[in-house]
Amino acid sequence: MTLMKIGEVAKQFNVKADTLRFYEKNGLVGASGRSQSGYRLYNSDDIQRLSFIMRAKAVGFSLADIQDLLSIELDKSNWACADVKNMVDTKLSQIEAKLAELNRFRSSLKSLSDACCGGPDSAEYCSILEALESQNATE
Amino acid sequence: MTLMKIGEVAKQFNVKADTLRFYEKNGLVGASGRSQSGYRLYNSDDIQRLSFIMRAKAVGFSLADIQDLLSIELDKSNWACADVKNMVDTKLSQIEAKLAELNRFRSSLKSLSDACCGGPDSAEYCSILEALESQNATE
DNA sequence: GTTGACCTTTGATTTAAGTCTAAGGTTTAT
DNA sequence: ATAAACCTTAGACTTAAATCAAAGGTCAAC
Repeated sequence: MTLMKIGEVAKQFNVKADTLRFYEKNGLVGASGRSQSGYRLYNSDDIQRLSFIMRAKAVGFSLADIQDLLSIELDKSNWACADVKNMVDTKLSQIEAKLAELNRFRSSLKSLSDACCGGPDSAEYCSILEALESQNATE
Repeated sequence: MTLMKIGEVAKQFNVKADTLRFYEKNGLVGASGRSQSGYRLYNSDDIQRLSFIMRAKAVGFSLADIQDLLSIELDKSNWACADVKNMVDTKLSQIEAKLAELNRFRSSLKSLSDACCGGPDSAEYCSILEALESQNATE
């Protein structure tokens, strides 16, 4: 089991050590151990948990949402399976909606990029709003 | 051309009138007209612009990002097509990344939901992190 | 054995994105 | 012609999510 100090973890996830302490204070993830001198020591479970948090955050969940999801883990015996399924399905449908919107947006930008010559001419014909307009028309 | 007052627009987009004034103050979108008594009047171009903003926001862009995108529109002639294409492609790749992450996340949650009985058993096997662990293994 | 890069805590500050309050003018319905 | 439901501005407040600052302890290197 490799133990990491806060600075190493911070570097690995590209965040500030402050942010990790903030997450700990807010019950998202902490170091499960300390050195004799009081330094936080993160083990691989902690890292996995943090990794989940970063992924969820990247996908647009708030820290509160993430806490909900993680509470399933911390609190297994207090959750009936049906509750878990329900909550996960709720988050899942949020994701599906987001996915759909993201795809729509992607194709808008894509058509804009395609319409855009990419040359040195002025961007007279590179209108974002026009690109969206044509998209709305086929909706 | 139908002109709308701020309250109608707010209702249509499910935001507060305050939010629209805030967007105006920050140069994202304003009403292009005013009534004699000084009420904001939004025309269909304004609405289209606002619609773009809401979609971009839903997809996770910050207001600053959105301003970048819209600045192309306001300032067309000062942009070279190549610049526009560059910036749009940058945003596009951000979206692609998000899309990929979202898909990964979706399938994690989906496998969790599927594994989850939905019955009265305790959530012993409904741990997000366990589900992700098994997913990571096959990654 | 001291310098510099770490780590600790507590508490204040920042930033983004709203949201609300106060003090008033306008429009609509009765 | 007046109450209710709008609208205006300027400016204060809130919330989430960090980020920073101060004052100090620890550790590796030279």
